[in-house]
Amino acid sequence: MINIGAYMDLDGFDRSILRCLQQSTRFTSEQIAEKVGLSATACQRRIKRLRDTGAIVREVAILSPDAVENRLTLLVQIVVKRGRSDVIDAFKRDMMTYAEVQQCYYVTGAFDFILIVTARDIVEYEHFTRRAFFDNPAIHEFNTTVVMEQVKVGLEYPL
Amino acid sequence: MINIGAYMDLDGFDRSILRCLQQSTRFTSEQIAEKVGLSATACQRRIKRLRDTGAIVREVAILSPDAVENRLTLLVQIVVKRGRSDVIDAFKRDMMTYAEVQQCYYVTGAFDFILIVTARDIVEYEHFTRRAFFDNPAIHEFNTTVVMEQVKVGLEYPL
DNA sequence: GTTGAAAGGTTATTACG
DNA sequence: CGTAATAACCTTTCAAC
Repeated sequence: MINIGAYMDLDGFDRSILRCLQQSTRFTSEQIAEKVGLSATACQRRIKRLRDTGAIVREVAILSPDAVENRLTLLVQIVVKRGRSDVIDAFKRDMMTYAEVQQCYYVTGAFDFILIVTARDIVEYEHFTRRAFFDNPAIHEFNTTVVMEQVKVGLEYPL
Repeated sequence: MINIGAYMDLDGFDRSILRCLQQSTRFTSEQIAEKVGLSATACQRRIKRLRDTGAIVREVAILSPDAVENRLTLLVQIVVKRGRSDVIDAFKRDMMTYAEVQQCYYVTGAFDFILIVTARDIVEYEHFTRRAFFDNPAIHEFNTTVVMEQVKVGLEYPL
């Protein structure tokens, strides 16, 4: 245990279990056991270890955007002001705190950051941009793209 | 139940419960009960209903990119060939099938689709682009951005 | 070190007020 | 909705590999 963040060696059973749990955490250990070809007890032991070592970061519910009346998803490309790394770090910390920001990627290329932002409507997004971008001296320019359809949404890794 | 996709009216308790489950599905109903101010049984009843109505789409494990040795994340902007809507639909179906494609958004603006793609390394990504893009007549052009740091990753909605 | 079966303890589900 | 009984599940133990 307690080897968080480091490289972990997972065998085929571990990978099979993780493949299941990426699909759904509502499988019982017996269901998983049947799929991976191990006893339920062995599966649970392994799942516990995968949690403890940090291979499984967390287990969460994914909600329907409809249900939460959050129908707008936006993609924002950001260019920050050049020169100081502390500006970058501050921006990262800011983005962590905004509930509207689902995802924030620090990227190479023409832009510095790319955000996936969620909002109830354009007005709410407008307010967000005011708080997060216009009032932020670190931001040189930003560019919003409206998502028309979420074709695929997930955080699964191929195993 | 069975009102999937439609607008659902959630009261404050439901929203509190969803807020918990977006953070972690490992809370026991008693823990949730304490947080939201309801009995454990009432919480479970509501959770069952939230699942049945589709407010909770699914419950999944989020893995560490390190653990699965999948250290590359890429952002791909795609322009498709104009004219036929069946080309768009076919492209969407394709993207659903690729395990490398974590997310696919159909967007407005200069590009048509934006993908979040994951790969072991550049070579694996190269192979993916060959299969998914170069051999795909629907694609007019595509543009890859390398993610240097995943500052924030999630699918939570503000409640 | 690992496994699997049966014990016990915890949690979720059902029945009823 | 909440309380209490039932059922399902997870965790621990332990013998064996």
